[in-house]
Amino acid sequence: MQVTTLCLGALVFGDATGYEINKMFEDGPFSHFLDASYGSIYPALMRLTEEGLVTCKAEAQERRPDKKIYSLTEKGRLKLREALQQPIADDKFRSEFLFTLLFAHLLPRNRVRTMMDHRLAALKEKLIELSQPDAEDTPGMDFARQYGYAIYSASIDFLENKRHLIEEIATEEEAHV
Amino acid sequence: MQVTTLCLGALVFGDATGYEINKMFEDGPFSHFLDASYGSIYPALMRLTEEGLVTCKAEAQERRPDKKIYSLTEKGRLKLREALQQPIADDKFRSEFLFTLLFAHLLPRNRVRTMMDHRLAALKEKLIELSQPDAEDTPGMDFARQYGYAIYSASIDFLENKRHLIEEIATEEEAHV
DNA sequence: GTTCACATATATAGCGCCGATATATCGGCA
DNA sequence: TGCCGATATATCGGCGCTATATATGTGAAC
Repeated sequence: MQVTTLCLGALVFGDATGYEINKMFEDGPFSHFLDASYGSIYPALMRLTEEGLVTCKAEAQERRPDKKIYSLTEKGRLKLREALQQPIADDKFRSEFLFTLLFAHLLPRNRVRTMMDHRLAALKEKLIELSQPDAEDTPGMDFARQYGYAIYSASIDFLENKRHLIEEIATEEEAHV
Repeated sequence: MQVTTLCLGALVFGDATGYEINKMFEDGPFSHFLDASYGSIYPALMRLTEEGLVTCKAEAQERRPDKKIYSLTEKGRLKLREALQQPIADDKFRSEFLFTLLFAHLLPRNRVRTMMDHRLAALKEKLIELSQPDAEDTPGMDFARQYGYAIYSASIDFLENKRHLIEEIATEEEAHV
């Protein structure tokens, strides 16, 4: 799914600047299951403007670059709807953590323990984030949040119960790959 | 994490051709949590060869292009070990499925139901794959497989128990975004 | 017995996108 | 005062995915 489609989707929730769209992907409600950054968002908005799928209204600001507020056009709404009817790609789960653990038998036990502690801490932090519903969330966002909560919970449970399996395999002393 | 590092890791499990490495990411034990394809693997192997991190032995084949078998060098082993000591990026979960559901309130109910059925079927298929341990798996691979199993189980449970929440929100009749 | 899809095997072109950086200003904190 | 982080736009370099080209063997379907 291209960033143009993601931007179209973001604008369904209201007019926004490129900066604001970036925030939705970075910290906002999209951040847990979508990716996009400046390097793709700004060019995407330009392409969408050219194609008439969004409009751009520059708002003058004193001593700052103009704030460019983008809005979905009717044509853009149709395009998004069309995109949403396309076959959906499989979810993707990518983990450098698991990659590293593939070599647990070649790593010092302390390294593996530290990795595990860090990972669990990070997961618990995200779990807390996802446990807080927001009154402004749409039903879809709430569903995604709960889905994330379920997955993070399962991850934490698994790692807490099974970490010993991998830690036992790590080498006691010096690492030698 | 760059594809060069992933290739180094793949070669720890034994000498291999670019084609075989690709299979590890496509169907093999890595496929559930790592990404890499021809377009990145072949260039990566060339770079690694130039840097002396792997060696390449061309094996002549009748009426076929030479099979190029790559092996890790001592320098390559050290490089991998170094890479494994670096800070590990957060796991990434990317889902076009959840993105689409953000707009459930704008989609026809049948579309949402079909999506949900497809997704559950796909998840169950993966669950079956992950339920089968392989005698050749290293402990790390087995851990990753069980981790995957736990996550897919949780996903399936969640979707089966909560799908009604999002299906109720979908529009009864025609779609209009 | 022939067709046809699939597996083996390497390689590259096009293009999309991430990460970092540049530019400029304001508010808050120390 | 000095510095950091937030606001806001935009681009560059390089990495990597998708699709394609090339060539042939294998096995299943019909």
